[in-house]
Amino acid sequence: MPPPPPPPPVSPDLKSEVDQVLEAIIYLYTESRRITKELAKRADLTGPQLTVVKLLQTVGDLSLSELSDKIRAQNSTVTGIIDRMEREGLVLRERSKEDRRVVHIRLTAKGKALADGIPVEPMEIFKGALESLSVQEMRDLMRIMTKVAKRVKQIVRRDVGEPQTESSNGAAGAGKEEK
Amino acid sequence: MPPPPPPPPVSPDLKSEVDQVLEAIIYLYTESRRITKELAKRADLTGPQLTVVKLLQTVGDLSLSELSDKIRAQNSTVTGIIDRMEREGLVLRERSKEDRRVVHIRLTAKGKALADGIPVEPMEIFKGALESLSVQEMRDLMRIMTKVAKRVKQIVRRDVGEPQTESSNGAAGAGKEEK
DNA sequence: GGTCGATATTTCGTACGCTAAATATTCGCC
DNA sequence: GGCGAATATTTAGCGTACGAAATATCGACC
Repeated sequence: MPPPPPPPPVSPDLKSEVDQVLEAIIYLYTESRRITKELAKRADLTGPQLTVVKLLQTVGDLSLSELSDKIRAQNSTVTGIIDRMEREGLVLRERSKEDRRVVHIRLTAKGKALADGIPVEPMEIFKGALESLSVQEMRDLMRIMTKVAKRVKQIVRRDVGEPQTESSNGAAGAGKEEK
Repeated sequence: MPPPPPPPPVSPDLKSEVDQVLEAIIYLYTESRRITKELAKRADLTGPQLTVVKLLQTVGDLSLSELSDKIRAQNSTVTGIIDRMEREGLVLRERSKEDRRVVHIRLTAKGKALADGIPVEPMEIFKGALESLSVQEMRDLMRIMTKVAKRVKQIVRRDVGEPQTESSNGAAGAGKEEK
């Protein structure tokens, strides 16, 4: 993760339920990274590379932009990932015929073989875990998570807000945004 | 988050509840990064630097190892963060008198002033959101998250396991959670 | 009092991840 | 039929993030 904002430390016996929940969330997050890495390492890949390989295997060729949408990263980030994968002979770039701005990313035979050797997408582990919940629990979890997400949005709107680049407040920006 | 393992894409109308829950979790995660960054930018800091500044303000001086424990990062990562913060005059390193291997990290006056100018720790936003839940919801959430975490551990132990570099794990505990 | 294993920190090399700017191509529109 | 806005990708620069090796110090033990 990019700079993942770590939680503040709390001494074990003062931990409120809130902290315990946060801890569980953080555990799941760090564990997901660990698992992805572990699986990737066996194929001599990095986490993002494994994700790309499995993605291309599943849905076929993609343009670089489509790829970055899918894996929720910036184009410039994906450019680097594809650079390294191309260097390793796992994928190749192909300029689109219809639109010459577009580059299609395709798995090579080597990349395909490698993808076949990887049994699971790491995310599947979490899906599996979630699927072990009862219908009721799943419903509760969804409702609660939705509520939390909505509440976060509210707080953000109130306490953090947007950088206010628009001059919606009458006076011309008031020189808020520096830089 | 570091290479955060991105979720596989799912077409909107085929989304199962599992996917929706995953999506909510991912929303909260990415939002937390965005907020941290936004707050940090206003103080001309990066996310991790903001975390360090607020942490030192709250608990006082820390050794580098203590610091990396708290923010859940490797020592080598924190060394870099402190390097840059020291360069900016926000913190200073001080060799311990008792144990000359240890380095204490301390906020400078400039660092302190900066910390005072930052109203909230980003994590507080999430705590605030969680605190808006009812007692019953909080209890449900905790129970469910704990169950999910436990289930993940099970699946990992079964399907991923350790790299198995040792000859026979047999009774040797197989390296459970060292923590 | 010297050696050995453990601990604290740094260094090194690689890979993300982001923003901003550069480059190339397409498209709309007069 | 050419100009300018929009789109797709890359480049450049910086800041994490991690693992492994190097360095320095401590502690125990002979």
